[in-house]
Amino acid sequence: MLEIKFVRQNLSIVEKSLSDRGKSVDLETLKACDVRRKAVLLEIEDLRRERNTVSDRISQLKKAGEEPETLMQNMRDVGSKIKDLEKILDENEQAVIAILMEIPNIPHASVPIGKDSMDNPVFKTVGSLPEFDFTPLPHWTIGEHLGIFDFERASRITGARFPLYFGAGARLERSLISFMLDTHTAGHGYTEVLPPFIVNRTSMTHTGQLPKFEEDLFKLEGWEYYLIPTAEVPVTNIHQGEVLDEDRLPVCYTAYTPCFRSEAGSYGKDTRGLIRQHQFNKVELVKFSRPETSYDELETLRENAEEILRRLNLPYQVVTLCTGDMGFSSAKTYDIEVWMPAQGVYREISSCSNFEDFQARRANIRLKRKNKKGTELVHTLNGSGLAVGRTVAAILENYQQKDGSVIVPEALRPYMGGMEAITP
RNA sequence: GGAGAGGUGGCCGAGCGGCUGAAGGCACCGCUCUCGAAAAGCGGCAUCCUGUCAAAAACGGGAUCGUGGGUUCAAAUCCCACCCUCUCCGCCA
Repeated sequence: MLEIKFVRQNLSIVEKSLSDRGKSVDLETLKACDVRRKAVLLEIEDLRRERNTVSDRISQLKKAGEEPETLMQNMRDVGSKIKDLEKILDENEQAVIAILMEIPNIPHASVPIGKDSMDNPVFKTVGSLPEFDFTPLPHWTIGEHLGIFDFERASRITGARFPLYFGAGARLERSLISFMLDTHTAGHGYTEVLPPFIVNRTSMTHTGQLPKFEEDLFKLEGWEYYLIPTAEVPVTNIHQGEVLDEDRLPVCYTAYTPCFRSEAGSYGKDTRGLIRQHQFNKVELVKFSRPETSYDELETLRENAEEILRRLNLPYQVVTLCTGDMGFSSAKTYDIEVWMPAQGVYREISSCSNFEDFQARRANIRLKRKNKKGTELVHTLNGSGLAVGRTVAAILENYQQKDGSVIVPEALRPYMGGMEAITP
């Protein structure tokens, strides 16, 4: 959420941000309600001041043994007037907040302006593409040949877009989770956390999934609880309402969680394979940073995520999301895209964002400077490190052999009990 | 599910209708003392909104003691509902 003061004073910046993102919000209503709110507030404060001073006088008179009935009657009237005005104030305030909640974050100056993913510039390309002397198969075909996953049975258990792994496939998924967590904890200094997979409405609002994107979430019937679409939600909310010491920052967490997404509006997209599932595993990186270093932290966070692909020897590219393609809460986002030989495209496997103080304002996460009065909002960042199902897909496709087997990347072999290849 | 206790500033903790935006302590900042540091002494130290103002400072006003309602001229303090934490009992992986 942006600060109302900022919006008021920088309306043109907000308007530009919205148009760069290709979004629109009713700023006229926002302005009108804000002005009305202010006017009513002044009126209320006047009345409250009167009540406070007169109440003091009543108290003194009573001590002197008097019963100031007229004054008390007057204050009764003032009280009910205040109550009426407070109702109007509240209505306008709610309207302001509701619209404010719909305004996405302001993109950082370095974010390219563009309409959609076609306009995302490539930031870097890493690794060389594998060459095959046969036509590389898509990962779902490879996986079915190997007998390591079974989408048909999964759909009978639940429905479309759910994973079911067997044997070396299940092991591969689990190995990747451990490998990623170990790399980020031992290698990159993150603290491992295992958070709840179900969160309340407040937490979802803090990180920006709500109120705008309710239809993307799975909600528990009869509860104001939601299945998490990413570990970002529970992990960022670890410190909601807290004041962090300056020298504790940056606080860096990594968490494995399953993620649940309704994928509303993506019917017909990626219908086969592991790319788009209602449930998938992900290892997430989350940082709480000082404002002045958050963009450096974004670069290292992105490097930390890339490191997984480098150690697995998977070719990838990094793109900078343009204004039109960026998420609601983000000020700047890099997508890391892994090479998928069968489709001949790079597919998103990680998204690394700096939210600046957008989430911190909603979640009220602050920092206290050593020699300074008061507190200020921290910056929050996160990125996948990485999406596990998509990593499995990438390994299957990039490491596939002519005979249908798949080589296990060397970095993973210790986690796979020394297994060098997955064979049918 | 049943029975209790509790949620107060960066932290601990007192207060339980008006003199309390909140005692005391810790932490933090400034000064004194010291060659310096420690200790000690003195002083300062919540947040947000808002008015005068070009702005800052300063000063004035308002709000905030888990959240939301209510009682009252007046609520951290009384009443109701909800949320959360803790203890005990029951049930259970």
